[in-house]
Amino acid sequence: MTMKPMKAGDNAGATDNMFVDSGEAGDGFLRIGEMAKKFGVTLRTLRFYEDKGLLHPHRDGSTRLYTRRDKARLKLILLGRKVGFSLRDVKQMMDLYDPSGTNTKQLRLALDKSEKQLARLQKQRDVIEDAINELSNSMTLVRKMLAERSTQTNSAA
Amino acid sequence: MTMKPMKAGDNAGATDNMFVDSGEAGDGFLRIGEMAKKFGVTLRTLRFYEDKGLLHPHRDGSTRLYTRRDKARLKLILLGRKVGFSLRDVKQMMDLYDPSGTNTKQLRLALDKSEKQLARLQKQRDVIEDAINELSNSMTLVRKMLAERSTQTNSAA
DNA sequence: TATATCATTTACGTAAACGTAAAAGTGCGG
DNA sequence: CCGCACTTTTACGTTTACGTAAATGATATA
Repeated sequence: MTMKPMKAGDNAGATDNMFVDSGEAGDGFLRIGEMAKKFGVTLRTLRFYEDKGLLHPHRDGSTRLYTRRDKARLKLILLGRKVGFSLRDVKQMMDLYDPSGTNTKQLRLALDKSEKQLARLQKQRDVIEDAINELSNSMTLVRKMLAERSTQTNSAA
Repeated sequence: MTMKPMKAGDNAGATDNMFVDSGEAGDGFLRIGEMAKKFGVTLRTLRFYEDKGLLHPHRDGSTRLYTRRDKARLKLILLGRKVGFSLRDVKQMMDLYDPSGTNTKQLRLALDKSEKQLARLQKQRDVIEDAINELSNSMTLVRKMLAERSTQTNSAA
């Protein structure tokens, strides 16, 4: 018993910050089902991420074993997706991670991509606000039209 | 002079309002290329909309001729898409249009769908704002990390 | 051993709105 | 008659992030 068995109960909180991996290994190997539950994703998702080269769990025979590093990586992936990065982007950034260096290049790339993504998000927000406004206008108009109809003819069901 | 001939120069401005079709026919038949240019869509798009039952241009032999009604419909389609309706939704609403009635049902459906869509849009906006915030935070952190690295080691290119 | 649960791989399906050839017909100016 | 611009139809391709079988293997428990 070098470590506590890790009862599998800590949530995938957004405590950690993006692009920040801790490195180092512990024990708490998780199997795919536990991993999925822990992070609220499906098994399919985990296999898919692996297939795309975003995760590299160990293997016990054919069974996947997820380590502490994998958890960190998955956390990053999910955060990345939350802010709108594609998996390709996430991978590109993660692939630059080097536990032995300062990761300056990785950070620069991340920052660069982030700036662009931020711009995209802001544009999206504007578009949506536009849509909200136009839709609201239309709704007001439709309500008026309906009001006319109900005063003129009958008071339908 | 009941109406001005409408010289075919009016842009696809957002002047008209959603769900409001004028009906009635004029002259200015447009061919697909002109129609496309006028509304800033591709030929493929127009054919696609037709294929989906959203447009029903006349035909001169095999050549499509778009009338005033088609223009109105296209305007609605584009507005619908702008506010985030699917083409299926748009079609469903348009299919209820009856030039001879009060269109109460159409308006009710439109209003109903609009309310739901408005809710979706607002949710989306919130999600995006969230993303913007988290991304901004990460960026700040990364900038700090980069700053440390540049003060400690070299002043890279 | 039988059953149940979890796991594996392979691979096609999904959604939306078109893009993009491919191959051919139509009409007009020169 | 030529060539060019415009149009037609058909039909597969694109994108992203998985969903959803299907068939089989491994482990654990009763």
